[in-house]
Amino acid sequence: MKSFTMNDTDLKHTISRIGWKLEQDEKGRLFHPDLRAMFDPLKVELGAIEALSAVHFAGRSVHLLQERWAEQHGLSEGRLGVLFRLYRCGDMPLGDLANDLDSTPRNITGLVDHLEKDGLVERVPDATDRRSIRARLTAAGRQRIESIWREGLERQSEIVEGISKDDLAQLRHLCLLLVENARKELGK
Amino acid sequence: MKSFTMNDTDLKHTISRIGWKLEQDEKGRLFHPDLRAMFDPLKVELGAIEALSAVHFAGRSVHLLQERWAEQHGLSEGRLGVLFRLYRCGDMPLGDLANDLDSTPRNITGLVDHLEKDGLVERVPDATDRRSIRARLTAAGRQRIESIWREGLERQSEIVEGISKDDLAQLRHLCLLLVENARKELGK
DNA sequence: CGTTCATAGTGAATGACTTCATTATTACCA
DNA sequence: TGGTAATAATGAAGTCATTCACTATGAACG
Repeated sequence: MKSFTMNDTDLKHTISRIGWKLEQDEKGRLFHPDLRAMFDPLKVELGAIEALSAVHFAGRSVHLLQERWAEQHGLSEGRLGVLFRLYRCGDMPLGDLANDLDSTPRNITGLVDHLEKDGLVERVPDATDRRSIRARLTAAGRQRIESIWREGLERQSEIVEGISKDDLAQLRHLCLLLVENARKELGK
Repeated sequence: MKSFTMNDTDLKHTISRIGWKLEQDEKGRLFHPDLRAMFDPLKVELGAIEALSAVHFAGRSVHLLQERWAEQHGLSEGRLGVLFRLYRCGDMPLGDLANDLDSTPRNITGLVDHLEKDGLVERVPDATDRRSIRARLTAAGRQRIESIWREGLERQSEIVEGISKDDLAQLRHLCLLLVENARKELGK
């Protein structure tokens, strides 16, 4: 598990390893000591790095949890998203799904393929645009999503346990700021 | 682009569509009107949903940006992570990399495979444990990472433009709280 | 010692997602 | 009206990462 070969400066083996312990700074805020130690000697502004790293891991954690939970109900995170969207918004063209779910059309095609194979969604032609194909919940699909979505939301509440309502709003705000900035960067 | 078929209640077509506009609430905090509209009629606590959704998209955006930038230098986000880790911490066993980067051993094997094929990393036997294989930067690998990491950090500063130092720390803290909660949930 | 169990790395199979190219339909416009 | 451009969906191919099974080595303990 450990590597103490310290092939380089004495700094390095103080960095390497340790599981994933978090600590609190002087204001009681969590931070990642290893990350800080790794960047400290570089004499760079740590604020952005630490925040983005935390966002990265938080996103990954939430994703993993969602994926794992969806899997227990024979779905994936993406397919669950499609199912819920159709449940809430009614049937719609695949392209709209791509847009709403911030995904690519090709990806939606794959998700709908899978859902269709499982009998949860069906493709129906669009009356007004013969290029479009609308995805529609089947009875089975509706039944599936209705039977699980509440539990899904409960699951989400557990993840944010111990975070005040106001902090959640602030977290939301800051994350959306990042999204906006990133979108500018990505040119879109 | 739009779907106005309103096959169901009058609610639904007010929900469906729109690109990805964000608005500000009464306190100037960004939120996602579509998401709110979609969940509002369900009479559920929105705080967790909105925050986690924002975290999800923020993580995705940061990931995409990082991936795109790495690609410009012949790398992927994962390979870049390995390269930088080796640069900062010196050569180490693949298992340690997996641990530090919060990835799976199998994934690290793949990343190192790729990096080795590109001549940026080499595998060397571990003197003290013949099961282990250490990954080590080659001269080319060191040169590659040294030539780009500063630009990578600049890139990160741009993404957090307009967010105060204190807010970044708060963002970090809240995200790490989520990570901790998720880890509990994931049992690890 | 030798039996047993844990650990390190990897092969095989799988799934989600991307990009690029292609087909069919619609919109534009001169 | 006829021709060009944009749009909707999908096929093909590739990347990244995950799980499960397997091999080889090391550690623990009788």
